[in-house]
Amino acid sequence: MSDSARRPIPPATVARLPAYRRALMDAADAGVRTVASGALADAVGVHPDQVRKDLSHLATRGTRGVGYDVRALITETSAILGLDEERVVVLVGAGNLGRALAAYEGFAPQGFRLAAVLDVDAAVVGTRIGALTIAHLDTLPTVVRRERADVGVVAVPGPAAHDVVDAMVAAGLRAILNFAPVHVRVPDGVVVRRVDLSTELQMLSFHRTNGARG
Amino acid sequence: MSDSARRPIPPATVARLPAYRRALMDAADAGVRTVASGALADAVGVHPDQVRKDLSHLATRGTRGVGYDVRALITETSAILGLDEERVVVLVGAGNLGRALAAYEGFAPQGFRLAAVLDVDAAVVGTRIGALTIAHLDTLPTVVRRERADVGVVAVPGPAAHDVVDAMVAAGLRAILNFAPVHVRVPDGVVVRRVDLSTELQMLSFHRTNGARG
DNA sequence: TTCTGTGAACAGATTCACAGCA
DNA sequence: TGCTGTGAATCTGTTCACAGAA
Repeated sequence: MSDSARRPIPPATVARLPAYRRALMDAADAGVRTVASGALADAVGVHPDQVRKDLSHLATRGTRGVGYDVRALITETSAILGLDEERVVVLVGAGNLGRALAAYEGFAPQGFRLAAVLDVDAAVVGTRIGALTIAHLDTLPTVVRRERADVGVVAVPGPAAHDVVDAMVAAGLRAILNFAPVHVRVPDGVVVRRVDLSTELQMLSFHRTNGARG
Repeated sequence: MSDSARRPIPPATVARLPAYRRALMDAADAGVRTVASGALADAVGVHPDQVRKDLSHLATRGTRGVGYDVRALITETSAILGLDEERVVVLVGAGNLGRALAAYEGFAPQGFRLAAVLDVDAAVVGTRIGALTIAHLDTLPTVVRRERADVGVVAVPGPAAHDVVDAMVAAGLRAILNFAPVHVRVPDGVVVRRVDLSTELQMLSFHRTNGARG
């Protein structure tokens, strides 16, 4: 079905697709039917050239003098990002961060469903977190199979992270979002993205001392 | 004082410095005095060539056949990242995410001090969050001046984010970490980094459908 | 006339290859 | 011999410039 089976899309473009998609959905909500590269560029914070180059990797073509069809772009970007069907997320770690992530309202609107929250701490296993009951990490393989989970999210302290990632890989997860401040080694075919607050703050701190002129 | 006033360090290298620094601190904790590019590369997940190229931008030189002095590298990377003196952080938004960030244990060890948490919601202003009392967003300029704040963290819903960023810029903050899923426009000299859970999940979703071979 | 689509030029980052010191 | 330091080659991504359809 998907005619997104084209030439490979450059990673830099893929990284911008979610932002385009969000801007497009905002435009659609506002009743806009057609959008020019300049308008998209403004919304996302890049140059219009960049937008056109990025969109040239898609099947949807714009019309000269007019722009791109908003609905068509939403449909295609959603398909490319695999969001035309529901994505199932399993979260490990029910500490402060884990709880905040579990309460995050941004999952559902983008097509993600949080199916389970797991932890190893006997004190929290069995307690509820929103609509979910926290289960033990040992049940991960069962949960992944039962829910047909796609993505694992790691919100445990650094020292525990690699074991959790290994367990996720063993359970069959092939896409992992790691909030722990450690690099994890995974087999080919598994992709890990790391989000680290401390790294971000340090990069900002660098710009604070350098960057400025005085 | 700082002899880090060398040629500009490439952004890609700056982005890796926090990871090197963390690995170096781990090594120092383990009693290691000297580290080779290969060992650092393993810890951080890059090629040894990359490590040497990155470290060649620093003043610290390695010794051939041996490696780099761990303490010297920690000192210099800390100075470059501006972590040789305390960095003061102000957080706006005391919802789920804001609370999780406020409780984050990783601030202090890296030299960051959370000085204040602000919100606009009268229901939370005045309540405590850890050792801090939540203040109203209107007090931002006062707080920034009093605490000599360096970095602002935005943990409010998307629609409110741009106003908060504008207020931060007006209050004199020049480095902002934005967790809201919107692009914000800021004047020259102000740097904004965006961290968005939804974008990360969508990129993983992409790899889940593509990337794999079957 | 406006805005797309794309080849060409350019810039930045990574990887390679190897010379040279401990 | 082991590991650093760096120029050269390669690769990736961005910006420019412009031809061409609506």
